[in-house]
Amino acid sequence: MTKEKQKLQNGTPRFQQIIEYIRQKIRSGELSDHAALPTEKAIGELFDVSRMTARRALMAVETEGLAYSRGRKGRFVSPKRLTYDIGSVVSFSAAAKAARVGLTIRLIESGIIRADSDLAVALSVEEGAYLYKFIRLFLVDDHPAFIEVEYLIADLFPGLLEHDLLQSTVMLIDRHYNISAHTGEIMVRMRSIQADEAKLLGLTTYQAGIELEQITYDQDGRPYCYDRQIWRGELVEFSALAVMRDAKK
Amino acid sequence: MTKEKQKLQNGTPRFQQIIEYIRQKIRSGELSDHAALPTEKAIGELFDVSRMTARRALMAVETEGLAYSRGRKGRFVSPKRLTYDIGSVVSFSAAAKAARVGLTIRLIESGIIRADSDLAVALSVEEGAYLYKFIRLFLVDDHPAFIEVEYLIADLFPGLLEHDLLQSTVMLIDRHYNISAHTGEIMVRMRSIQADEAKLLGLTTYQAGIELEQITYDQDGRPYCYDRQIWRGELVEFSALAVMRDAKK
DNA sequence: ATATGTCTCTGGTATATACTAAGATAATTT
DNA sequence: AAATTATCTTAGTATATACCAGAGACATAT
Repeated sequence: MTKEKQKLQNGTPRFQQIIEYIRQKIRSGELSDHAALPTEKAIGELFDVSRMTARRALMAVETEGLAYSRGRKGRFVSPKRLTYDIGSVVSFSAAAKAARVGLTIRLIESGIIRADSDLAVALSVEEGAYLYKFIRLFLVDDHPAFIEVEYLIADLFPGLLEHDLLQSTVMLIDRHYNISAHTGEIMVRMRSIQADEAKLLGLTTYQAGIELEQITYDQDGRPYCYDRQIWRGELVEFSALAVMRDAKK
Repeated sequence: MTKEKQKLQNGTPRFQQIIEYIRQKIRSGELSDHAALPTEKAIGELFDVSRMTARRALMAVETEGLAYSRGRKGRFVSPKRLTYDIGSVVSFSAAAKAARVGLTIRLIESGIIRADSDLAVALSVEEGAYLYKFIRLFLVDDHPAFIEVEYLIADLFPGLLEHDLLQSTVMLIDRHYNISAHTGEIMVRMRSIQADEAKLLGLTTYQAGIELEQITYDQDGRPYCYDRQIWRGELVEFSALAVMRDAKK
């Protein structure tokens, strides 16, 4: 029994047509979140193309963020996007809790380091000043979403490492040190995900992601926290509110 | 005369090592903005790998945004990033002018359409209301940066199409219709670039880019402009200011 | 001087093949 | 029944090959 082969119009490259076929399956909802995509072999047979061509199409869909690979287990449909309001300094953990999203935090690394020149400038401390450094992995519904590297001025938060670090740092500090986030300077950019990051995020290929860089200031306008997040780009969108700043001439 | 072959440590895949080699050349500045990368053939010979493997490495660097392809002319180093302040409604055109960046605007399409349900909601008009629609391509130093699709409520701006559309719309409207941008709702996300967009942006491959969606409101809080930009992700970063919004419990 | 054609270089598409290593599963042994 | 082993499937890596089409250089014919 032979399967119904997919017809191919000529003109557009085959792998493009296959990409569109897969996209369609995902967009239409025929394949729902975390459902398995057809394998390279299956696509090859379905469209009567070589495995390399099938692979190419699947990789493209992966790079787009529509699907993700789990090593040799196969490829799966990426879950829906979260919206992250970068216009308010309420932490993502807090926002996630409010939105009833299943958030898991995994501590990758924690310790004390000394500020290099960049960090010193960002946090308005002297070069060599002591800083807490945390690296944490955030999972949404057990699916890796982003890695956060956070630096806090050590002097301000004695004994910080004794607390439970698997929660919102902003809230932790608010509760135990009476310093609350007042404003934040944020930078958002797309960049390639490095090998070590890809591993933590469960990515097998090296694709682009979204980096979010933030400096948090307290009530008195003093910076106390610098953090950098690298997101799987397909999982998030950022909302903000712009206001008229420059006066009319 | 044979060229000095690049040594390859084993363990890490060859194409990864080649990617790192190319990255290094770009990061170090040995290859400056818009300089030509080694060709597929050259990489193949240099590392003694097949053209397909060389290609793979070059494609990866392209997907990362470090380089871009100009069809069969070769691959070139991507220029440096611009910073776009999304926290203020000053238009990109205006900001670019201030930053002395060589900005070129190309009008792709202009006309009047009727609002579909999404646009009607976004602009608080009735479905079927008349809207101006512009599609424009923005180039920075003659290098394609983003495509903008803009919708404006036709009633508010009679004769808009008669004006020069190769300038900032926000400023044009401010000057001729006495409506000025007061606030804006912005959404930033990473998404894949479609085939038609890729063509305009001079991209031969289908990679991810950054979409910026914005609704602009006037002095009285009424929306008058909806626009959507799709950026080459490697060319831009977005800055914003977050403020404390939620009251402490 | 201006076309015209050719030749080469380039990336773009596509195939066939081969081997590796990690999961999943079925078959076998204990 | 439990543990082990072998087999199958899967993606990951890598090569060699082929043809296509656009762009540029260059020589030739008008």
